[in-house]
Amino acid sequence: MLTNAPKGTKDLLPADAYKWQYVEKAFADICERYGFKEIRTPVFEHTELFQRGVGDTTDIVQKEMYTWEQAKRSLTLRPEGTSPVVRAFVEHKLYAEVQPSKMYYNIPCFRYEKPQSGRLRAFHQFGIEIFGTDNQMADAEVIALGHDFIREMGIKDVELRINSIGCPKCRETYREILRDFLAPKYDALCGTCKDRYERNPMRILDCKAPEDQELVKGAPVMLDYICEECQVAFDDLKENLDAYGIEYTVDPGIVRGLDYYTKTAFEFISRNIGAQGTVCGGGRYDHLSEELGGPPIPGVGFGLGIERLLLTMEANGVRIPEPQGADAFIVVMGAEAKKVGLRLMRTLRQEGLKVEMDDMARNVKNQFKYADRTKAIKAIVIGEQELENNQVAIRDMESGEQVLVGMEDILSILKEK
RNA sequence: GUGGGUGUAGUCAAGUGGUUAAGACAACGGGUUGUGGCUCCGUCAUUCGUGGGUUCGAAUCCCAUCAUCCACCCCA
Repeated sequence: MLTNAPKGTKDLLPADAYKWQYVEKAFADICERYGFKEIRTPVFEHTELFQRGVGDTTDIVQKEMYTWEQAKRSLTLRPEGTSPVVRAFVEHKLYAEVQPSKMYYNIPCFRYEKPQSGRLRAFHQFGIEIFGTDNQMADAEVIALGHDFIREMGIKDVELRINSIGCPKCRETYREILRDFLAPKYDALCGTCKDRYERNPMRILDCKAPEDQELVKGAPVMLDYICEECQVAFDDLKENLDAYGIEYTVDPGIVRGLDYYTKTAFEFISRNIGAQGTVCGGGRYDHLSEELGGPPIPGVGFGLGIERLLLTMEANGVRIPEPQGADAFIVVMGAEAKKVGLRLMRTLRQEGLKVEMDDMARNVKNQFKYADRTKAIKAIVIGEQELENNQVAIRDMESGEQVLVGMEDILSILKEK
């Protein structure tokens, strides 16, 4: 028990950390190129933020939050990234600055779910948000950034699906139309879909049970019932994506599970990482700020699962460059050589080189063995003979060539390559 | 919350009731304290996730429990 991480959590071990560093750097990089700036918010928030923001009826709020009481306040580990960013935006009145605001983040999130492939209780997301404009330029830019990032990570099998889930007005109208259509078939629906009928009938369209897929044929489609304004916006979005040259398919089955979404909804889906194939998902949320008691601030953004991203990269055979070994490994023989070695190592490290020495008092053979296993590029050998002449031997670990050089020339030789 | 699979060393594993639990890789040490990658030798599970039961005898059969993986639901 003591030596077991809690269910649904994963340690990132030294052998894999470079992969995360790689995608984290690449993500920060592309965000900066697209004009986004980083924002960091706390890991926990007032529980009410998510109840209001994500929505009281959602699965996330009803059964998946890590919530506790402290000093008479109810606090919750963030289950998603958008509401906290909106909260910070309103709290610090960032709407008073130049608009739009374009922000990105790299955060851990927490949901109490049953773990499976691509789903953890403590997981990590990249996210971006654009606040302050309801123009579909913003939606297209968000999608373009997600698309280009996924491509830059070497992923080829991910497909973009877009949809419009309308605004609160047209969505309610549509739900009624859909319920009317399904009412006569209600008894034949599967158990989960009977629940969905009241709570979120749009999900029934996406049910995997073959009987239900049959029942749902010919059902009215949301897209046919969105209002004029939403239709214009959706056409606008498609036009912008076409202009970017980004391919997509319109999928009326894309239904986001958080209440705050309006109009644009999209997902980037992989078929090769198991059932949880959504690598990146997002959309527009024009009423979230107001819902939280702030001024009306339109917004659009996405969340991108880092664990799922890495799974997809692996499935695509992407090779992330492995970190190199030390520029130089200092092999020492004898007490005096050790002292000289330590001093040399410190100097070289201060010069910005990656230098290591044996910490286990190994013999020469095993020092070399260690240098070899850790992929050191050069070995610097210091023994009695070298010390007498104020020299060291520098050995190229790949070719095995070894040359004697004076102490004062070490730095320039190492920096040559 | 529901359903299914799996648990033998750091990793991959053989072993399906009979006394000392194969093997490979890794790790560590050594082959006369001055040289790695190859090679040779050595070390590395009183114990088979844990607890109970059946039996003369259990890693092997039964029960429980825990962990893990996968799927549903839902989402990143």
